[in-house]
Amino acid sequence: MPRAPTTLDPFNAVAEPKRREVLSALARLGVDRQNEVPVNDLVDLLRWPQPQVSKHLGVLREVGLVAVRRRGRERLYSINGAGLKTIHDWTAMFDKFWTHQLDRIKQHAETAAKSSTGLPDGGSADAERTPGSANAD
Amino acid sequence: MPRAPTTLDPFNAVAEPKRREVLSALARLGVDRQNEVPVNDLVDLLRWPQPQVSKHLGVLREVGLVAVRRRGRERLYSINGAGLKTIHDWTAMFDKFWTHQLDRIKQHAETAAKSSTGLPDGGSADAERTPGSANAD
DNA sequence: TTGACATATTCCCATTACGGTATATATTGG
DNA sequence: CCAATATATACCGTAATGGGAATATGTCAA
Repeated sequence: MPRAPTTLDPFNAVAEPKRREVLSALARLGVDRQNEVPVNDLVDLLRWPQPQVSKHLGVLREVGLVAVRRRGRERLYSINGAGLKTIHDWTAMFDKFWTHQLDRIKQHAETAAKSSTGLPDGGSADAERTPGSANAD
Repeated sequence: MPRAPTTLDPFNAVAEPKRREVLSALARLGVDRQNEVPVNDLVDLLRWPQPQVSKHLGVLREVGLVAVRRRGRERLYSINGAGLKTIHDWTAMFDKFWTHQLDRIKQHAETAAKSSTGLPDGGSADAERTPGSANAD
């Protein structure tokens, strides 16, 4: 089994940079149009071949990240927040790892009352440098 | 060009379900160990072949989602929140799409469509169902 | 109906990812 | 040095990906 099919969950769908662009474009154009954007407007903004836009929209649709509606001969796409919230929530499980990543050195405090959080807190003691290239778009 | 190399950004790294499991396991085991977990402990918990665990850790390391430190012959891995925060922040850009109901948006659009450009609507603007099965792990 | 318009789908291809197995590298101990 | 432990890396095969081009489907207009 190679890779997990990207059309399976929002994580995979959003892993593709272009697909993130589509979502951003959708959000941007949607402001002036009740959040519903026809494909051609996306094509115009992104300047990609139309089939490519359609295909990415198809993936986003399959995982439920966007919704579609017909209006005449065009399809109006809109962002469906639920799937993105899934990702947002999942990453939130680790928020302790960035809220105080570097301060925890002196944080030896006896805040021992925490016990049912399920997730640890703090950072790594003297970790050595890791490549660490974190980029989003 | 197939997909963007998964070792490029946190989004791709986290797109793989197993890798999400690794991070969760890392978070869980880290509680009792200063957030630093040797590979073998992960292997024991996940019950995967060791090379698989190492490879996934390698990817996570390359994108900066985890940090490593040597202690004797073992390597202690710990979560690096920065990359996860990147994802968290990106999804947050869309929070308005889940904080207030999207059904409301559709309603609004429907109303507006009736008198958009004077085009006779004919009432054929029906929304098409989107699969919307979005789940993560 | 015919044609223009809007969008989706199909086919092909180069590339990449993942899993499995075997092996390499590093570290500690005798 | 040799063996054992801990982990990483290399190699292979399969499956799935995204892009491009061509085409299909659906809808409106005359």
